[in-house]
Amino acid sequence: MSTVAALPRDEDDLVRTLNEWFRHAARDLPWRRAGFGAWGILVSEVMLQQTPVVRVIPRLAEWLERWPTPADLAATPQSEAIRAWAGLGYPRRALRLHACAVAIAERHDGIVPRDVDELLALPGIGDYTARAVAAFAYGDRHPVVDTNVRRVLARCIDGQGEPAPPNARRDLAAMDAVLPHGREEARVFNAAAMELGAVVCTARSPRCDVCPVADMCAWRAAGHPAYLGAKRAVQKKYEGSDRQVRGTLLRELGAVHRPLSAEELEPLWPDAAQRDRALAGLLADGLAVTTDEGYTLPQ
DNA sequence: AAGACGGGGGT
DNA sequence: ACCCCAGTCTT
Repeated sequence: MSTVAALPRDEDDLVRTLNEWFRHAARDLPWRRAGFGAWGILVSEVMLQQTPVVRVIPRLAEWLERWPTPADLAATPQSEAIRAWAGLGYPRRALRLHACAVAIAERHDGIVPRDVDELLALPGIGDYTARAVAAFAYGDRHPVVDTNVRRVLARCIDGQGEPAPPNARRDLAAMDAVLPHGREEARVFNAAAMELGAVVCTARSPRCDVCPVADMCAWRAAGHPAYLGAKRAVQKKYEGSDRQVRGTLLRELGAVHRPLSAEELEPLWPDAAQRDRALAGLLADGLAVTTDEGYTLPQ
């Protein structure tokens, strides 16, 4: 025996510590409960695309009670999915989730696919969601990288206060490099890294005082240096934006349960040019359709 | 690579 | 006011 026993690598230490922390500190979220089901996981992940956890929880329960399987949603008019999405934001997701249900019902015998490439081929399922479903619903080992994970890796591993702009190939490789090889450990670590970013290693004011991996954090070790990279573009104001107009029109189209004429749309937004632009956008997205009676939600 | 796409809550 | 949120798709 010529070699000394290898000391635990930093990654192993990180995994062990974070997973142990997760096992007792994790929030009790619905989609983490045993037997939640792949369809429920998929719906939750789509809802969680840019909508905060606390707002998703009650709406997810409504959806799954109403549409317990992909076939149930697939058999429903698109208009009902759009109405049931109200308030969650980015309503195109409702349309894509409906299309996703149709695709699963027709092409996958009503079973949520397990293969990442098959998941990626579904409407509204991108790099994050495909791997989240494969990892959390089926327990397979895939790097799951969301905004929380990117921030945790940037700080803990790279010593940067903020992640670089998203790059799927690079981000997935970075997570894969620290992901343990065992399926169960990998599944837990994906969730644990996300959880750390969501409740401890937060974007605005990280709670390093309660962080379980503070003593192995490269950013902390470096003295919390300020982020030197390019700032993210400031997002446009929502008040008065085209987005607000779209939301206003769509909400009304869903509320009245009948087609609305162009004249009936006028009082909803005084600026005609902006109103027309928003309406055209809704039509282009398939969130609204034109009939002989006027504008309405798609069937 | 950059921009569009909701809407609410925290700071 | 500004930032952020378990992103995806299009150009």
